[in-house]
Parts: sequence; C-alpha cells; structure tokens
Amino acid sequence: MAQIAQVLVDVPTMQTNRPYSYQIPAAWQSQVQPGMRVVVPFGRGKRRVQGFVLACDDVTNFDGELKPIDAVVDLAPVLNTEGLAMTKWLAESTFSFQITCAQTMLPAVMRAKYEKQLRTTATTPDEIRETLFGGQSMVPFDTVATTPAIVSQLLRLQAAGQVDVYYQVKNQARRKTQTALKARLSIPELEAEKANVRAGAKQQMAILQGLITLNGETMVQKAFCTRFKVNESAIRTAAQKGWLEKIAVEVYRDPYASHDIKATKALKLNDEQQVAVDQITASVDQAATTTFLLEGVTGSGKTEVYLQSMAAALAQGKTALMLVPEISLTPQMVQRVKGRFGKAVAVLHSGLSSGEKYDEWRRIQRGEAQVVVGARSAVFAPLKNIGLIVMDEEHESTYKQDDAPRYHARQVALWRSQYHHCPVVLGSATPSLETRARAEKGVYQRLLLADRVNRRPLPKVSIIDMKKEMQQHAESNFSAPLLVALQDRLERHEQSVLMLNRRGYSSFVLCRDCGFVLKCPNCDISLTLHMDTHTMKCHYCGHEEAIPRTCPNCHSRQIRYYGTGTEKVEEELQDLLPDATIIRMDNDTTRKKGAHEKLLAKFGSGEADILIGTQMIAKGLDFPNVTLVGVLNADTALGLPDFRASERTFQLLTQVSGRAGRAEKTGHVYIQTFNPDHYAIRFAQHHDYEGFFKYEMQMRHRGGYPPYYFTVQITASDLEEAVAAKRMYQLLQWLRPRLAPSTILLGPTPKPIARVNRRYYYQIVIKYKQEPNLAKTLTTLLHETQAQQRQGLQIGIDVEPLHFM
DNA sequence: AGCACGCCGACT
DNA sequence: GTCGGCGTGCTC
Repeated sequence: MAQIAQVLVDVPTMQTNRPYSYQIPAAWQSQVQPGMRVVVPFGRGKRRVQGFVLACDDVTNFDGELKPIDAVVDLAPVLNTEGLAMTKWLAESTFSFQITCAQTMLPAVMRAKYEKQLRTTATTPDEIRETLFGGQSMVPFDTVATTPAIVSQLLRLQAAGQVDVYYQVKNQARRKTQTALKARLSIPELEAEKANVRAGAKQQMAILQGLITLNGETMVQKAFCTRFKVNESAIRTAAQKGWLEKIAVEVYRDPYASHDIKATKALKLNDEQQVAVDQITASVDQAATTTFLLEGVTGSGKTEVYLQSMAAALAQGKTALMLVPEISLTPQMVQRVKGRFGKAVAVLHSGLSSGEKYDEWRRIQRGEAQVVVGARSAVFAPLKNIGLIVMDEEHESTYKQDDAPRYHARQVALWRSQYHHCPVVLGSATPSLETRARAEKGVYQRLLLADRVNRRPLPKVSIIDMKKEMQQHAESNFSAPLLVALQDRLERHEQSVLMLNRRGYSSFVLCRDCGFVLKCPNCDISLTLHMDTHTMKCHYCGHEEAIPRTCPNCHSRQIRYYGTGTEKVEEELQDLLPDATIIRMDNDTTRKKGAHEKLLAKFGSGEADILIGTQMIAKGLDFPNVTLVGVLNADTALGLPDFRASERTFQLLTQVSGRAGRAEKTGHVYIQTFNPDHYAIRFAQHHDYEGFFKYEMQMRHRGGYPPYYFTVQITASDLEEAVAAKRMYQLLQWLRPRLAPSTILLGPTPKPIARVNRRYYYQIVIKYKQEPNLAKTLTTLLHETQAQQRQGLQIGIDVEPLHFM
C-alpha cells in the first residue's frame, strides 16, 4: 500500500516544474491513484493548491518531513497512464510546465479556482467580528484587505490567532442533475396501497400503477409524468404518502439535443475513394502506425473516406478521433458524423458551454462515446483503444496553439498513433509543405483523390488586375468585371459569395491634412474602426476609445476612414446594387453564440443574394446555388514578413474557389489583386497544387526555410525596449557556441509588431537541420532566465512556429 | 504564484 | 529603536 504520492503542483514556474512528495493519510491509501487530482498544502504559509498525483510510492528522496495530502478531488483518475505519459512528453517537446500541459488536456472547468478567505477564530474580538467580518464567519481576503494598513492589522491579528487565513480550492465542475422517481415500497405493498386510494383519485392510482410498472427501476420525473399522465402535484402527494422517493440523477448536457439529426448511410465510393478506404482500413486492421496524406480537391469526397475508415475502426471494437479546424466544425459537419455514428459521437469545440464540454469529455472518458469530433484540443480526448485518427484540413494554422503549451495537434496525433498503434489520416486539398514533402520522401503514404465526386469541373478562375482597374475607374472595392458578374447572378437568381481578406488589413482613421493615424496607446498598431459599437478598437490588446471628430494632432476636421472593413464593403455594394439582399459575416456579426449558424442557414435558404465575409466563409460552407465567388483583395497577406505568406495565400484562394459551383451549375471565381503575376495567385488560378508545391519548395530551399530546415523561435519581451533588445543580444552570444556550426541564428530583430500591450518584443529564430543538443540547451536557457522573469523580462520558446510576427 | 525572511530608510 | 519598503529564495 503506497504511502507517498508524487504530486505535480499547480504552480506554473520553472522552479516548481517537478513532482513534490506528500504523505497519503492511511484512510486514503487504498484510494489514491496516479492521475487523480488532490489538494495539498504548499509553501510555508497556509497556502493550498490543487495537484496531480503522478505516482504512488513507498519511498522519497526528499529528506524533510512530508506534509499530508489535504483532500482527494477525484474518485477515479482523470489522466490515465497515456495521459500522464502525454503530459510529460508535451511539456518536454514544447518547453512548457508539466502542470500547464496537464490542465490543457482536461476541460477548463476541471482547473481549480483559488480563493483566499479570512475566517474568525474562537478568540476573534467582537469588535473585529463587526468591523471586518460584518457578522460573517468567513469573508474573501481581498474584499477586506483593501489598504496596507488593514493588511498589517490582519497580520498582527493572525499572529495572535485572532483571525485565520484559509485557502479555498474550488472545483468549478458542476454536474447537472434531474429529479427522478423510485418506489419506496415493494410491488405487493404498492398493490395493497391501491385499496386505500379514494375513489376518483385517478392520478394517485396511475402513480401506483406506474411504480409497479417500473419494477424497482428509477425514472426521470418528467418522463414519468408524461408516460403515466400525472402531474407534479400528484407526485408530491404520493411522495408524502411514502410511496416513492425523489432522487437526483446525473444527466449529461447535450449540446445537440435540440438538433434533429437524420441518420445517413455510407455513400457509394468512386474508384479513388475506394482505394483510399481500402488502404486505410488495412492499416487499421493491422494496427499499423502508418501516416496517410489524403490529398483531394474540394468536393472530391474526403469526408466520406474519413467516415468509412472510421467505421472500420469501430467495427474492430476500437474508437476513432476526428479533428477538424474550429471554423469548419459547422452544424452540417457535425450532423454528418452524428448522422453516421449516432450516439457514439462526442463533439468538442469552442462553441459549447464549459458544462457541455465537461459532459462530453466525461462521456468519452467513461467509454460511452467511441467517436470524437473536435477542434485542436480534442486531440487530447481520453479515448481508449484508438483505431484511427483523422485530421481534416491538416494545413490549417488553428491546429497550432498560440500560447503555452505551444503544441501542434498534428504532433500530438502522431504521438498518440504510436501509443495506440493506429494509423493517422491527414487530409487536405492544399497540404502544408511540410506534410506534402514528407509524403514525397515516403515518410507518409500519399493517397490522391484527383476527381471531384460526380466529375464536376472545377470553377473557372479570372484574375483581375486592380492596378489597371484603379487607373480606369474611380477608387472602388469592386472591379468592373466583378460588378457585371454580380449583376448577372442577381438577374439569374443565383447566389454570390464575396471574401474580404482581413489578414494584415483593417480600416483605420487617417487625417487628410497632416497624415495622422490613430494608434493604440499600448501597442504599435493602428486602431480599427468598428461601426457597430461606434468605437476604435485595438485588435491586439482590446483597447477601445471613441471615434475622433477632429484630428487629435492638428485639429483638422478632414479626418476620414481608410482601408476596407466588411462593413464598408457592404455599404458600398449596397449602393452599387440597391436591389441585392446582402448578409455580412465577420467577427462582429458572429460573436453571439449560434449567430454563425443562423446567418449561414439564412443564406442557405436563399434569403439573401450575396454573402460578404472574412476568411471564415472560405471553409465548410456548401451551397448549391452559389455560382460566383469573388475575392476582393487577394494579396493583403502576401506583403507580410513571413515566409509562409505565399502558402497561406494559395491555400486561402484555393479553398474559397471551392465554394463556387458545387452542384449542377458551373462556378466562376474572380480574384482581385494588385499582384496578378504572383505565383501563388497564378497557381491558384489553375487549381495547380502540384505546381505550387514544386515552385514553393524551390523558394524554401533557396531561403533555407522549412521543410528544409527546422525552426525554433525565441521571444523576449519587456516593458523597456532596451532591456528586451540587450537581453536578446546576450542570448545570441550564449546560444552560438552551444549549437552546431551549421545551425543558423537569425536576429535578434524586433517583431514586426514590436509593441503589444505595452511590451516590446524581440525575437531570435534558430534554423537547423540536426541539433541533438537543442532540447538540453533550451531547457538550460529557461532555467537560467527564470531569475530575470522577476524583473519583468519574459522569455518564450516556440518550436516550429507558424507565425513569424 | 505567493509567502517569509532579510536588509535598508522614514517615522513614533 | 520599530514599521514597512522591496529584493531573494523556497515551496514536499
């Protein structure tokens, strides 16, 4: 029987990033297991924190006196053996704290909330009870300790034992319950009771008969009332008579309870799809850790391949995990999977409430769901015995988490594939260069779906040179050919989709007299105009201020809006086409829960002619009546200082083009650009992924970028620009001799947006081919910089970053 | 992170 | 002389 627990405490620092030994009180020794959460005292004061039991032992190498565990939070481990191993691996490979990783893998509600409380003791003077406690026996520390004088008074009182400090570790997870009924009497007793029922008391009689029918089972009260046609007050009477008892039973919050989901059957596959399914299924059957790249243009039926391959895993008694980008986790997508696998499906995405996420997670953990569909963090879903992992749109950058732990879901999927001995399918119409290159080398097995289902031709793509357009016409967001095409669709009662590329683009306020641009006081970035709230907002720190009427610099009234926001485009288009009904979809109109879904449904039902939106409309929507797609500004992202700019532009254009003409009608795509000859745009025009891949690989080779090199980004930020810069130069000197001569160090450079939230950012990029000492060097770096963390200098490490800005 | 300990300047 | 400012080290 283990007496000592190795506990990972909830204190995310470098110094505490290791297990601490605690004594397990005798009463709990048979109960405590690795993977459970516990509450432990930590530090010299009375601080209590949550922790994860990593291991149970009889020995410890700590030679002080062990403190005992305070409380056990879970009845069963929340992290199983795999989860614990994954925590360790994730922490090491992303240079993050283990505790942060453990928490990332679990639903947010399982993270403890801490409240420092002040409690009265037996010797608390009455006067203090009145003044500080207001008659209460416990008050939150912060509401009382408002001034330094009170704090020191409290310290004195505490030393004298007249008040007590108490750390409350709160579990936020709440289980939803429903009232259920259970008979208290045996069936013969219930039968006997029938004789005592007054004539005409129909409901009482019905209740007795109902309880007999239940035969000792419990039933949810609501269901009981409906089934036996009784009302709640009759139940109350019956309970008073002692016939039945009301008990609370746990119910799952079902995010899709209100959705009417129709069962779908497996579709007939074409030859290419069949080959793909056969290959994947063979790997599933053999429990091979093959990674497939399923490459197929939009409309080539990748989803059907996923679904049938997953069905093969289920047929083996195994489970299946399907990852999709957040944005394409549309109701249509969920319905398709739920329609195929029914109740076996659990869904995890940001649109769910925290309670719903918790409940879906527990269904998975208890083995009640065998199929999981979800966004990035669903890759940690506690499925056992995984038979197949699918990652749709594998090139999407939302699979990479932007803050610690900076993991890529693809890496986690591959790790789990090794653990479970199962294949992984990476699907995309435009695979990331890294993935496609691995398929080229034979590391991944490539499966190609070249044909669109039903042999539908790809849409015609026209490129419009906006430089010429600007010379010929007045300044407008709409070129003449696009406008003509829009007009034409209106007349034919067909629908159009317009995309405004928002990346690196926004509407700002500029003074025409002095050129002043309103900037965020905290960040080096222009404020964006938001007409819905009538404010100027900073997209980085959230700073908000009123729209100026006169120029803050020269007091001129010639202050005007510049740039292109979706609102402004919508306005302009409405002027140009007064008869058109337009729906706008952007961050502002879709912020409310379910708004996204509603707007799409509205457009899908034909209530509008034109849908204007940002990147979010590029994926997942599939409306047969859309025959025109316009990209208003294809190249705003091309100018960004990031070597992936071309790749992103190509992917986005290809993806949005796929929205046109998915049914009987052929589609047409118009791409407006100032760089009509750029290769990313040219290859997108011809739907030529292979051409783009080959060309871009040459560019990457020449520049020494991934996939030819691995990259690590080190960022330092400080309130003082000079401190961040100086520290980075020192860091460069420190790193150079520790790394291989062939390794390239870039920087330090100020980040393209050098100041965010009052902090200045500098970065160093490490490019390497082989660097066996890298992990050790970076870990040392983190340990050595922890002292400076106190002084406000923050160091961050991002392995294989996706954004270099 | 959060706390105690420890060492310096401004007060009773 | 003491109170309280912040810099430093430790938490099983």
